Amino acid sequence: MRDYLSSQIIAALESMGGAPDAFEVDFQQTNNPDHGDLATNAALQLARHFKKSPRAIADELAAKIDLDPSRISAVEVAGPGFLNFRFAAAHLSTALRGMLDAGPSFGRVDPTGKTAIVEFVSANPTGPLTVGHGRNAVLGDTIATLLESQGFTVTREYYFNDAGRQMRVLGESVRAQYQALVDPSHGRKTIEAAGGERLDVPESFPEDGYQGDYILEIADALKERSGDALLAGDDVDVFKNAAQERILEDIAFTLERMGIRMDSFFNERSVYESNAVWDIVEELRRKDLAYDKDGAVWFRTTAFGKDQDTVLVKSSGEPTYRLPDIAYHIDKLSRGFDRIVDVFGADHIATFPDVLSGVQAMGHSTDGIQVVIYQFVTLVRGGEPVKMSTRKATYVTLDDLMDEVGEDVTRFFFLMRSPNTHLEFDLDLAKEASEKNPVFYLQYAHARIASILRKAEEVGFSLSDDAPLELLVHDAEENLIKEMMRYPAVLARAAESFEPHRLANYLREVAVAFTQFYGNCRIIGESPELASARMLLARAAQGVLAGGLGLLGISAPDKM
RNA sequence: GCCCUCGUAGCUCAGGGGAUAGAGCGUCGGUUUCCUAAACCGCAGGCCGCAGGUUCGAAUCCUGCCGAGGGCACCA
Repeated sequence: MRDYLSSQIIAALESMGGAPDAFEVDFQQTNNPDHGDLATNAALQLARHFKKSPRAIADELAAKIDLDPSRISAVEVAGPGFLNFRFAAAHLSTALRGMLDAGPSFGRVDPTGKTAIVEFVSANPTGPLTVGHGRNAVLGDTIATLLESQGFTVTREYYFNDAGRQMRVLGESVRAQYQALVDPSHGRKTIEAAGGERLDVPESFPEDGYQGDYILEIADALKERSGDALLAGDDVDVFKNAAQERILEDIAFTLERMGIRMDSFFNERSVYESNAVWDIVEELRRKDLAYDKDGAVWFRTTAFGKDQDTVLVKSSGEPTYRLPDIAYHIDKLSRGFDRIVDVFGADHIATFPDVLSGVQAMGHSTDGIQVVIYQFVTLVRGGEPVKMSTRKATYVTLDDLMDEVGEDVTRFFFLMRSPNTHLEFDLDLAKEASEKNPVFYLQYAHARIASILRKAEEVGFSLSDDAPLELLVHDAEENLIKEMMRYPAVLARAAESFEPHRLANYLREVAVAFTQFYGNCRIIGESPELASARMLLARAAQGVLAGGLGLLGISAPDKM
């Protein structure tokens, strides 16, 4: 429709002497029904060019423009010089027919052959996923789904590191618990935990060890499997590997529960095994972008606008996270994706530019790499924020959260806010909300439609594809159709800006429009023609709700 | 001190440079002989943090300030 109007306006402008070369007609959705369905500010923008008042230009345009009355029923000049267009009834029924014909693919783009990789979660396997990881996981998964809706083939990838200091401490934590389990003579000590609390732990437990119960469970499993045979060696790896394996399994299980399945797990180790990291250091040295100082290798980030250089390789010989990260991104580039999306928490905000600089320094364009940063989640219970830390025993796991409020609510709450605002997750509200919660509101609207269609068929009305859609002229019917007509654009915008909340908010508006239709227009009791037309309208709304909820990973029940 | 995000109704938040700034929750009042009341309708509630600037037009873009959160390690 916009393309059509745009071409007609350009044609009218030609007869008025022509618009500037770069001129494009800009349309906006109106938010007041008095302003029609679509408005353009073209006359306002062209006032200077034509040296006339915006209203005069608008009047002239309105007079000269040639419009198909089956698509546009009226053009009005309003306000300072807006042109308001009103959709013809026939245009609405044509659009509704199109939605019904498209079925579940309405709003979606056919496969384009383009590919994307979305990297998300990427939590190191040191413990169960927490609420913070949850926002990452749901956001990343939904961004991937949205890209799929726009015709991309998407790879969901989890990047993890099992080599660093964290993992060593994890292994030592497990070993200490294991030693205490198999050897009763092993001593105890107390260490200070979060909030000054004192904790009783085995004597060999590391100062900054992991204190969760899962460490004990892993140690216990090792005892079951190997008895005290592991006491002899002094290798932590056996403990570390057991912990990692178990924790990754648990993580995959938690993700699965949220409807998330990763396509691949990329182990940081592989960029060491391929020697890629050391090649990068050499290359950067050659380009004078890396140098030695204080026994460490430094990356000249000042050449990329930073106020300090940063360390690539510690004096211990161990690289910092930056080096493998650079190698990993170069690896992703080499795999030929059209788009590369990284989903990071706000704590990475200062660090990913270094990684991108590194990729550029190696001679690659980073234009295809897009980084989505989301702000932190605060869990609120009883009006008080809940403190969280993976290492201390104070975190709330994602599984706990789902146990408490359910999978659908968990997903929706993570998705209903813009990624770049802090998310306050009110547990009391999410739970007690079985009445007021937007998730239930949407699901309820869907269930209600299913119920109406069931009931209508029971009493003898039938869904007929050739129902006379032109009978749908009630305001509530037209509003619902117009609302649904926006769906493809909303979806495209949500996908391109990586902002699933746009879809979540939009679905609510569809549900509101449907509910108004429901309140004003009945099916049972009307003439068979009108009833079947309304059934088709309801069916279309059901399709948009089910499709949208599906993209968000939320169920659309037929009964509640 | 520097960097990033945010500041909109009592609370949580939407708002792609446009016309009279919206929703949910909360408050108050109303609606069920009628396809799902987990619903609907209505009232009240706003210097869009402050001050400048750009523009025909700014909650939206720019600058500065104030406030909140996060980040500024040879941790990741």
